[in-house]
Amino acid sequence: MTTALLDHADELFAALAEPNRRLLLEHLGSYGVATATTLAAQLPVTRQAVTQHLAVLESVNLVSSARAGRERRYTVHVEPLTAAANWMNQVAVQWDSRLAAIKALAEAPPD
Amino acid sequence: MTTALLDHADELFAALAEPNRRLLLEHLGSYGVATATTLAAQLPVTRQAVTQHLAVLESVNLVSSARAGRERRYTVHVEPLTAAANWMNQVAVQWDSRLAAIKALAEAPPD
DNA sequence: CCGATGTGCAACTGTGTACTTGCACATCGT
DNA sequence: ACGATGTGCAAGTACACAGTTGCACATCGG
Repeated sequence: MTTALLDHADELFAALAEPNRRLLLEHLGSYGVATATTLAAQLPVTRQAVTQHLAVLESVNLVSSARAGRERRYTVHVEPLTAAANWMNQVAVQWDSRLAAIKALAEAPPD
Repeated sequence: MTTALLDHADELFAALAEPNRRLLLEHLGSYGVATATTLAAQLPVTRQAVTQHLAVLESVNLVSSARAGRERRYTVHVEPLTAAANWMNQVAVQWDSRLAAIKALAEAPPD
């Protein structure tokens, strides 16, 4: 039930696990809008690699894209990120209370 | 600078990307303490697979372990999770404000 | 119209990893 | 002491993925 908030947890975390992808997100966040070619200039990899990374990010809704003439413009989205953050906090709180309960039991005064 | 809060972001997100590992974390969270063999009984994989997963989780400080006689007991930790959640929220806020600024510029009344 | 720029598709390579099996070693209870 | 239980190490397999190269196609500017 704890994963209910996050339907694509696997893919989302996997997407965020890639350093270059996080870099792309940061660059995209500061540019607002950018193309694969532009972003590729900032990274030590090929444009194709960037395109594939952007496809992954788009598949988990971290970015969206639209063609504008001969170029494709990418934009960043914050919702999946805040959703994941909320899930983490929720799970953390659950663990905390559970562990606190266990600890309380362990430290209960021996009647 | 945005990744300053999270020094092992790659490994942490990669650790969380594995469904079985998240399952392990949840079970561990509800048990409080458990052994690899016990946890393996709840998952459709071998004890060895569970052990390897636990090693990954331990390497990013999501769990810790200690030997007790002939068995090894694992416990869950919340700190890395809350740290990651904080990082996400921070990045999300940055993007939000940046995008708001860009949008404001775009919608500025044409003097 | 033509070169330049940007994109998309496809195949190939290398590396990482999830999971398995097999076995040796340590520890518990009787 | 001895069987049972739990752990640790090692090698092997199958698959996913990051990154590359090569080329064809579309679109812009002069």
